[in-house]
Amino acid sequence: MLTERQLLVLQVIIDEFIHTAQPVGSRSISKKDEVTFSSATIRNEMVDLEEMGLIEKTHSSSGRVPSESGYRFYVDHLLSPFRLSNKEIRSIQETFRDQMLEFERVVQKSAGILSDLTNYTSIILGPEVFETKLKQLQIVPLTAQTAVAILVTNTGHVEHRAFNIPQEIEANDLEKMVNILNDRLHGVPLVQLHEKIFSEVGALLKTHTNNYEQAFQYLQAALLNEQPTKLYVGGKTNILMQPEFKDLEKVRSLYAMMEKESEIVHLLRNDHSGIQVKIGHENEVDAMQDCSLITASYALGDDQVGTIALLGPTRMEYNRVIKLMHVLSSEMTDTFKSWYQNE
Amino acid sequence: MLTERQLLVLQVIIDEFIHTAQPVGSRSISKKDEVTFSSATIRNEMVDLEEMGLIEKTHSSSGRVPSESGYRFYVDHLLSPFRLSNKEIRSIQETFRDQMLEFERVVQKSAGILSDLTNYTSIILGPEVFETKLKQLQIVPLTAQTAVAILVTNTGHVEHRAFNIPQEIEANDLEKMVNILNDRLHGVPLVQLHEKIFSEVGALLKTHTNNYEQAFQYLQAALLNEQPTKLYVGGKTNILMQPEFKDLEKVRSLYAMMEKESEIVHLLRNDHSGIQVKIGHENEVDAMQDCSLITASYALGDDQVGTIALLGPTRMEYNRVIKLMHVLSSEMTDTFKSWYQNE
DNA sequence: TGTTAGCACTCTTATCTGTTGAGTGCTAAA
DNA sequence: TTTAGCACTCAACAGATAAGAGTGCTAACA
Repeated sequence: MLTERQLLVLQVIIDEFIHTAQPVGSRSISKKDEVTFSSATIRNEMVDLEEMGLIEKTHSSSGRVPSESGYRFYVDHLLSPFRLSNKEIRSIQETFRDQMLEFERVVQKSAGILSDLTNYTSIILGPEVFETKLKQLQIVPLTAQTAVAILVTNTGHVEHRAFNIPQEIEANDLEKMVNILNDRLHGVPLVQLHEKIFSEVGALLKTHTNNYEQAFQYLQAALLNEQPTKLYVGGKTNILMQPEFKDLEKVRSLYAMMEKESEIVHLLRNDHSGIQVKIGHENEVDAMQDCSLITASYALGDDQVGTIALLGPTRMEYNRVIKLMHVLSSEMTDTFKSWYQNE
Repeated sequence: MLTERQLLVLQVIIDEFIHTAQPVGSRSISKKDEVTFSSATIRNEMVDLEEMGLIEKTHSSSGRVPSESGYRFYVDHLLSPFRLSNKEIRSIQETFRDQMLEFERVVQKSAGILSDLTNYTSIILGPEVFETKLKQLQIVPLTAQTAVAILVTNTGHVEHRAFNIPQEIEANDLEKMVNILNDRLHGVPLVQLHEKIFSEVGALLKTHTNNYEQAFQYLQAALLNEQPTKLYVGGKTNILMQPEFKDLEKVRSLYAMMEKESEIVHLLRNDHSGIQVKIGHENEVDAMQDCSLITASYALGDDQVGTIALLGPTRMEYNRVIKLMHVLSSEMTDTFKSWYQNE
């Protein structure tokens, strides 16, 4: 168990290191107002803190640096409540003030403001598609041989894909088909679309249209091979500003990791409903061993949940950042809620 | 005027430097097969080349490095025709083999393949919107208060925007309005849309719908404040691999520049129809003084022209890259052409 | 007259050395 | 239990030295 004084020393070390990125010496601690005892006393306490694994030396006569367990302890027990400045609050409110009615817009803006306010890299995950429902399907002919298929969901999301109309199919057939599909599939969650089409609509289509197989195959290719959950990233280059990344090799491997979207998605999915902090090696990925990842979730409608995340060095302004994520995730949730309350 | 031998020496120096990124000494030149004379002779020639400003020393006893004028001369007079490897040709062909019918897809893929094959950063500019024409307008209601407006162009491009339906407007009116707009505006170039609406359609709308002003205002807000030309970037992080950018400060300023989209657009617009090479200071932007920018144009339909560009260090594999850009721009042009030939 | 061998010279790079200063750990006194 | 004091450690910096790559110049050669 830690004494009051040890807690204080640990707190000062971490706070200081977070701001300066330099090892903290006993003397500089003793100069703080809230510290009343001498540097020698602090040195003794530091030996104890080091034995407990909460702080480390970079070399035998250096000041102390928080260890990963140190940060973990800090996040779990020492986090002082943080007040955002008026300016910060205002800039968030302004972002959400103007009417945004598409999911993508909201998320894009949120990622932007989050990375701007923190100088870290923000990543936002769209909700899992489970609950996104089909609103309408539409075919717009472009030329004699080509057309665009457009799919609108209840979240205001628009998916589109141009495709070739095979010679054998008449525009007429296509239109009929779309009418049937719209009639039968309205409100069907996207994930069930595939299955539903085969089980319920297939037979019906077959009887009403010629060349059903082929036309349908094309339509399907056009619309259903959608990418999985989309990723929105903000402030990718902010990482370059952090002194811990003056080593290009680290930057490279981090960027390389961020290219692998599927890995990121897997990494971020936050099933806990609150805010989650993963420090250094708690992230299993190699390239992130010097990073912390903070995730929070937002709600879209009743069941759909997405994740907002922030990637920075382990030396992160945890209290400020956590507060920000809190505010942002609830702003997002509120915005989305307002879309559905009187649907 | 340069002698044959000086040309050879210059060629070898630049070729060598492009591959090793190290200053080239007289001895290493003399060891080349195609060089039959001694290092002392080469030294004499190098003095002359240096006087002409084509090569430079990094310090008083170093090997030589091409100067910007050296590269310029090289590009203008010494470029050996380059044969792409089968592998490269195949990977380009494969990219263009599968049916791609949307402008965005083609461009995205092209940017990807270009940066992958070169390890530089590729930037592709969409065509100026002058000639993109409206194909169809569509409104899909989401809830009682909201709807998505969708605009499809003849290039298969789909623009969409969700908006609030003001209380006073009936769905009925909105539908009528869209019908009128579709009827009257089909085939109108997007840039003229604004003007056309006011001059020709406004009056008509007014007589047929209630609350014309307001409904229209909303629709307009939803669709017409489109972003200008869009930018597609590939291989942004390739820059980190280049030895000339081991200095983080350079990387930062380059990335900072790339964020300013409008500047990039202005920089890239290539009105010359061929391939254009801008070396180092020929690019007026500060952050690009160590970079070369190669631009080529592609055609979309009859008049519309876009630009593909490649950004790398001045020490660039000019012959390979230029060949690649050539192939790619004509692949793109061909692809687009096939959309229009029997429209 | 053009070419080349030879040599002195220059400058970078790496390694080693000594110095400085920040910071620690330990001891002994308060 | 706390603190002052002191010896010790180590990183960072500045010279010093040596090795190596490469040049410019000169004089001899074809």
